[in-house]
Amino acid sequence: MKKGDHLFLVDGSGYIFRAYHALPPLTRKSDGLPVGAVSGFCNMLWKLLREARDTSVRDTPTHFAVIFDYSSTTFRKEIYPEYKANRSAPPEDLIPQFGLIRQATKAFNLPCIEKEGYEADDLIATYARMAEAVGAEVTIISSDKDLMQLVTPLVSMYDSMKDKQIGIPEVIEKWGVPPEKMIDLQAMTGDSTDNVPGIPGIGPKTAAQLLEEFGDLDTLLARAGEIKQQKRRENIIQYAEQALISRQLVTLKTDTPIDVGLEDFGLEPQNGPKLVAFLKSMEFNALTRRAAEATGVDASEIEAANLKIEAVAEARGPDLDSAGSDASPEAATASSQMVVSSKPPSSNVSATPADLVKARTDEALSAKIDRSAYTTIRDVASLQIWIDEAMASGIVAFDTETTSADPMQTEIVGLSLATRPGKAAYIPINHKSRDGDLLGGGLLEHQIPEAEVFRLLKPMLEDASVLKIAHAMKYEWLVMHRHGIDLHPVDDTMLISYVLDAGEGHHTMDSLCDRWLGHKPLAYKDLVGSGKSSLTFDKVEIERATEYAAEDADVTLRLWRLLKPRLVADGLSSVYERLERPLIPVLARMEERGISVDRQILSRLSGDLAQSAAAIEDEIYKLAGEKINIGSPKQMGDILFGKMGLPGGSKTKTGQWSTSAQLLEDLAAEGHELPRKVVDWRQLTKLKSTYTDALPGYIHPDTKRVHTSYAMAATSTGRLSSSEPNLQNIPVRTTEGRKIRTAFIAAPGNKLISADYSQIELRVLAHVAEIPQLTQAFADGIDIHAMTASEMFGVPVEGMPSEVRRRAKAINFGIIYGISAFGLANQLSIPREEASQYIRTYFERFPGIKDYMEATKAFARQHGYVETIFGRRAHYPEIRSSNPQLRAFNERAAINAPIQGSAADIIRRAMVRMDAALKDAKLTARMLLQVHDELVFETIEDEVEATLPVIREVMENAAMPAIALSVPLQVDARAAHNWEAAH
DNA sequence: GTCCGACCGTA
DNA sequence: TTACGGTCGGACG
Repeated sequence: MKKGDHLFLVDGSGYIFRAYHALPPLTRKSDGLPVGAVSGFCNMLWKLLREARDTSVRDTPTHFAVIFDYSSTTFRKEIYPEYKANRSAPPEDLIPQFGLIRQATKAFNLPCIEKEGYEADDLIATYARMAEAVGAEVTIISSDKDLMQLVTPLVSMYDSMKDKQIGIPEVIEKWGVPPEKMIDLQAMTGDSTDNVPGIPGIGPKTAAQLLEEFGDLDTLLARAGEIKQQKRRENIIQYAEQALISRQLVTLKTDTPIDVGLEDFGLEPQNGPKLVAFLKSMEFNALTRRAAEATGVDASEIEAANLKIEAVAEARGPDLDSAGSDASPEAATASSQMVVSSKPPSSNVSATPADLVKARTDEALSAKIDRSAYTTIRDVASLQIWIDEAMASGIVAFDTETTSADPMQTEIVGLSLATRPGKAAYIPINHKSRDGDLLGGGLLEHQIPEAEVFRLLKPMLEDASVLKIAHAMKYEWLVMHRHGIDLHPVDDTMLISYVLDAGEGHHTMDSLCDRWLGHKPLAYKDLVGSGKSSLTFDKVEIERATEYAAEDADVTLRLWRLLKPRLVADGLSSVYERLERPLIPVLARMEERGISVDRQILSRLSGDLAQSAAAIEDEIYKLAGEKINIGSPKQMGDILFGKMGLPGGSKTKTGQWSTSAQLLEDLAAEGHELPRKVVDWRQLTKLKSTYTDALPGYIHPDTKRVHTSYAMAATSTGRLSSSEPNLQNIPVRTTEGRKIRTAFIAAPGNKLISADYSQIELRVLAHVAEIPQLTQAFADGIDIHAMTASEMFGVPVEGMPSEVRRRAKAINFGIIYGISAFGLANQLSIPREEASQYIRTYFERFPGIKDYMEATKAFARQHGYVETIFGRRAHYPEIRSSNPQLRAFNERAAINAPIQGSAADIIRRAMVRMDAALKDAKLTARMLLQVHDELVFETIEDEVEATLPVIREVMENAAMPAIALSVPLQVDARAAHNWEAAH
């Protein structure tokens, strides 16, 4: 090697862990072997080497090596036995990848370097200094701060994941000190992930400031007495020795004995067949193709390499010898080789996702939760230690404690973090004393100021390499967004559970904790009480709050470790990653925007309704002959069917007379006056109490808009639900009801756009059941209910009586709902035999429907769940019940779920894509509401015409490219000043 | 104060 | 005949 050469040193071990956490989990298709980190690693090497051939890129390597940790026992353990003693075993689905990445390195024809007793960092330091000594340039492919001490004018670092060069200025910018002072800085701050002690209370900021003032650690220790802050001075004096040990630990060895010299790192040409064989064995299809093209080999002629998984110890995380496993140092460091396709013999090394899930399930149940082990963070330095640990580990579970369940109204009281199972802390921020004056208690002491907490947390919360985990992340996201934080990337244990187990009970943290961890966490109610005497969380004692809040973060992290691998094992990763996780920020922003509701219109309507209802009330009292509570079905039933002796139809299951609208309508049709009045009265009072009177109470005091809350994990089918207020059941069917919608208005200068799918569920049915007449009718754009009627009854579409079409329409809906003769008879008010005959006729005309329904039932019976076209599952654990009614109910639901659920998935896909599509088109339209098959937007008037086609385009193509539907999707979109007119 | 059933608004 | 959430009355404590 000589001056002008350029050596690339890849921190292979560092890369593995970072890639594992930062990249989406990926498994080999054929057998589920986890290969996410291998994939990231190969792509990175490919990119680095491709640029090496590209002469237009300046910084190209002439020499190249990939460096790995060898084992966990290094010379540092002799200096300080506790070094890295806090490391837990690596994730099980990472273990097989250690060996694979080494094989990948060899497949790329690159030197693969490791040395017993030394860490990769020491080898990198040694090689970097050697190359520098002969005047060559060095690029270290890593973002590890431990390597930053090596940076010089000739040595720089490159963060391949963020595509960021790290030179001297970047080090100074990030740490406040030049590279040569990094060792002293690390010696002072310590490193919680490696268990390097440092000096308590000294974080990077303080350390940089002290180094600025005193020059170096030795001088600082010598002149520590000059430090003004008492606590800091005491700590530095008391822990001086510890700082010196820490310095030894963090100082990289530049004289590591080496077996391979720089001259052997010269970049060799690719061995095309060898590389392609490896990539093929990993089933990295895109990269295989690229590699074959670039090296000029025919991939189809090359057989996939016959891979073996070597058990390899990695000092970075896997402390295999202390993990209590049977992986002895010998087994770990030598090459106890296992063929991938066979089960690993009596080993806890998980080769398949199922093994991993099994291991994690056992782990979750056996590990006990100890609330007394949690920490309360009351000062900036301690907080920084936790943040550093989160940054280093790349994973953190968190939970906010707030004053309200409504993220739009709430104040943050505190925040908890968990970095490892059992390791969690609570940061009290706004706890108040309970016995305050009338204004409420004052802020308690020893809490870090809110602004400071957010300032410190923000970089971590927004760091692309740190995964933030919460239970019900949308709430956290929204609270954080309102504090100016763009939380990402995220995982949500509630949504993971929902994807895995929709239909198997609720997905609250308490129920999951009980189910999976066999543990009952502290109940919120026990802290704050209930009812009138309940407190807001800011009045909870900090000690109690710590136990509760930290436990939530701890439990969230434990649940994540258990549930996340199940996504891979069950083949549900894409449902989670495409339909659930990306919807979190989309829905959060919709909730945050809210919609404008006109108070005056509602108030006027309320008055009108009150008047009309009062008039009807008087007439009802007259007809009934006494004053009763009309709103009481019990009292109304007694009057109608007891006192007045009308023919009562059915009784409810509690033995009361049924007074359903349907039944009263039937009585009215027979000429009875009172039932008609009751039906009218009910409609008016329903509109008044549920809508005109309740909605104004939801207008936000600051935004003056109404902010609903969408539940992402509430339904068994994949639909959303809306509450507080429910904006998915605003009246539309009756003239009176529709007036409510006129109160939903666009902001001044804006319009509302309503875009809804036409007959989406019937279209989905036509697709999944493959019904030629239906697909043809949708392709031709003809009236689907009329076509159905025509097929069934032999009546031509032209001049069809409306009653005939109405019946066909009811049957079509009935099919989607898992039709029964009883239900159809009820709906159409016809005898059950007649309904039965309709259904028989329908199935004769559309035999594919019958086949589809039978096949769906059989699938559900066999598997206990059904699937949408995108693979979302809905579970029906009671479908094999011996109770015929219960079983039949589950069968109908199972028939409905793939149809309703596929439609729900389609609109979810549209929503996930919508913001980017509008942005690309440079439009300002914003999504406000979702009503199952409808999206409501708000946009400035001038952009309406340009916006409509963009919305339609996204919605109509939402199934693509995952699914090419056999029917077109049709979207009707209109703009107006209010929702009624736009719909 | 809390729970449940009846009823009814939406897709 | 599918999927939801809100309001009310009434019974329970």
